[in-house]
Amino acid sequence: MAITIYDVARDANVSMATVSRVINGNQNVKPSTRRKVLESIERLGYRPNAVARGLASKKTTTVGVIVPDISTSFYGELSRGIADIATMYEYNIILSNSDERPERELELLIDHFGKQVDGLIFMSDAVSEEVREEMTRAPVPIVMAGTIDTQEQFATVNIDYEQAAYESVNKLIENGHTEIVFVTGPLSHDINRIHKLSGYERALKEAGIEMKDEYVIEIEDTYDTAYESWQTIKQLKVQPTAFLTVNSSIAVGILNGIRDEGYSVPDDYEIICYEHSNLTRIVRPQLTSVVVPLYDIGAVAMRLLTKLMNDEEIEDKHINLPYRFAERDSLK
Amino acid sequence: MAITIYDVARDANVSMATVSRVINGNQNVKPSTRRKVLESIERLGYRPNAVARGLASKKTTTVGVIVPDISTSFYGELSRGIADIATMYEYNIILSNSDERPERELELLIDHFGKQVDGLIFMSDAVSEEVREEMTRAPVPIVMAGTIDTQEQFATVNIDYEQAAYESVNKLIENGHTEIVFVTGPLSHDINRIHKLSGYERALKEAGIEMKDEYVIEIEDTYDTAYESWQTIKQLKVQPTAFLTVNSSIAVGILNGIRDEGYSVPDDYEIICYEHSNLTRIVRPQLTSVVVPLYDIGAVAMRLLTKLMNDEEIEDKHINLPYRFAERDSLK
DNA sequence: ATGAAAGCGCTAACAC
DNA sequence: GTGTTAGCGCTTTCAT
Repeated sequence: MAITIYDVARDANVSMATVSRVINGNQNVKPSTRRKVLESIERLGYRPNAVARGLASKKTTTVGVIVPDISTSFYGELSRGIADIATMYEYNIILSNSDERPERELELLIDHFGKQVDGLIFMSDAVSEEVREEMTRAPVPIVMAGTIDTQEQFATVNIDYEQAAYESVNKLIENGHTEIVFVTGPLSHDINRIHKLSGYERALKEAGIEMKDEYVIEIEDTYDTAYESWQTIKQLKVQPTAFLTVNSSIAVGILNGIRDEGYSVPDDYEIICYEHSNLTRIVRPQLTSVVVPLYDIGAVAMRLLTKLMNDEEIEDKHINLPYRFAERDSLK
Repeated sequence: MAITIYDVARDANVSMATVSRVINGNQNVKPSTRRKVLESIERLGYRPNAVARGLASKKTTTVGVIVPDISTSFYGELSRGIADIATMYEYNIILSNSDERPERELELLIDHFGKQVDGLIFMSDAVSEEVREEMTRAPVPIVMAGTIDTQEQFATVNIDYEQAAYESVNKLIENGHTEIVFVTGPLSHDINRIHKLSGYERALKEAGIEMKDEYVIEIEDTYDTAYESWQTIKQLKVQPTAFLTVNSSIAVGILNGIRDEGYSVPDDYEIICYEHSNLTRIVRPQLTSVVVPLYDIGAVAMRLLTKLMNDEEIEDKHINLPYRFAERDSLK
């Protein structure tokens, strides 16, 4: 059996309340007593039991993190930002992968609440009604990171994806393009449909360029699918001359498709994409992109959560972080 | 205040012991009683408090995971394997990043033990003495995943990195090379020094090729450092003709260095590397590599941990998984 | 098959 | 400044 606070109390000849005070840095302890207690703790090798503490205090200093897939660079980077700020505020993280499955997300929410997390960071490409409902009943604050809340009901941290798409397409238009393809992951993902696609459309409309349905290429969100999609794209009756893609993996898939058949980027085709990893700098030519500050989004989300957990005043629950363009070689 | 087991007991007109039995699937409950209890649980929306349960039962169904950096593809993939098996056995995961700093690792171990994890998966590139000591005193089982335990003291899951290096270099030798450079991350990392470097040396020795100190290039473990390192390498007095690198990021750094100056792979230089991500398939030419089954290493490590936590018999604490070569275009 | 009661190890009034 | 005591919400003997 492990050493308990009671053992320490007996050893130091004080009550467990005093030991508790020492452990928790309560100032109402005579220095000499404190020293005595600390000594006993040291000698006995006492380690507070966080579970007992959690039960008694109703705070676990643990936050839940629900993420589609931790092994992707997008969510890996986001999670690292979350974790670092969590550490800074002395929270532990319970991390679970949802694989973007609503039933699984629901299970996980319930599971995490059962574990008595003090707060939760939620990430998902599409928030289902059941999930939203469960989150509405949440006993603790929730922040969404890199995740769209169409109802603007929960606290969120993102960038203005719509504006970024708009500006990206404008760069293409300025370079003389009118045949611009938008290559996207599933349009069931709010971020793709509501934000990125909208920005693409707005730019075209404003420039008086006709929107072609066949220029919106919806594929699975992987490098390989993007690579294959080039085979479809090159058979379009009106050949495109430029691309906007929703992430770097897709961009590289298209890029490789183009280059493996002897065409050139940016001479034959220009490409711009959202950047979620250093892949954009690793390929040749390097890709011009919208740098999405994933780490920061995670960090700010976690910071926001700490405020919520402490009932601090929040200016705005919906935070949009700045983004920047990295001008590289896939645009002339 | 949330609904407790006591509220359910009262509502269903049974004792809390019976409710507890129902929750825990204990068979000693009359079906009609069970139904009654289940109904109350449903109606009241009761959710068991895992913290209270943990305190009473001394099991938290939570395992700790200490990882250098979750945002890398190496540890991201490993962690995903761990997480999936954890889910399968109904464990939650407390995930913490150590940044490979021994003091931080030590803190985290203590922290996780304080949270009463039922077991722990530890990942690190170099296990310090203090960390080893703390782990020796651990109150719960520990498994190391993708991590070298020089003392073979703890349970580990890996591949035979030494043999993989040996075979890789042999491929290079078979292709006629004698000037083979080994580009590695910090040699303070046991995996690099004790395993990969040794395999490299063994192959050269066996082939009667002289080992040159300047052919062991030790750099930081990043793409950018590798890219820069090419500038050093090309000034070697005896130019190498082939490379073995300890991971794909480094390989791609070298590859880009070579190609950006107009040389060709595999015509001028051949490259082989350990593969930790799909980067090897994304670059051109695609890289021949040793495919390290990261996901499986994580999964097997977690499975092993479940056995250890259940006091099941283990055949062998030190598991080496098979690996394979992906023959691609960076070798002739 | 069910209930009563004693903890699990700690925090947090409250009293002195 | 320190001690006493009553929980926190469960599990787990031990009775019945």
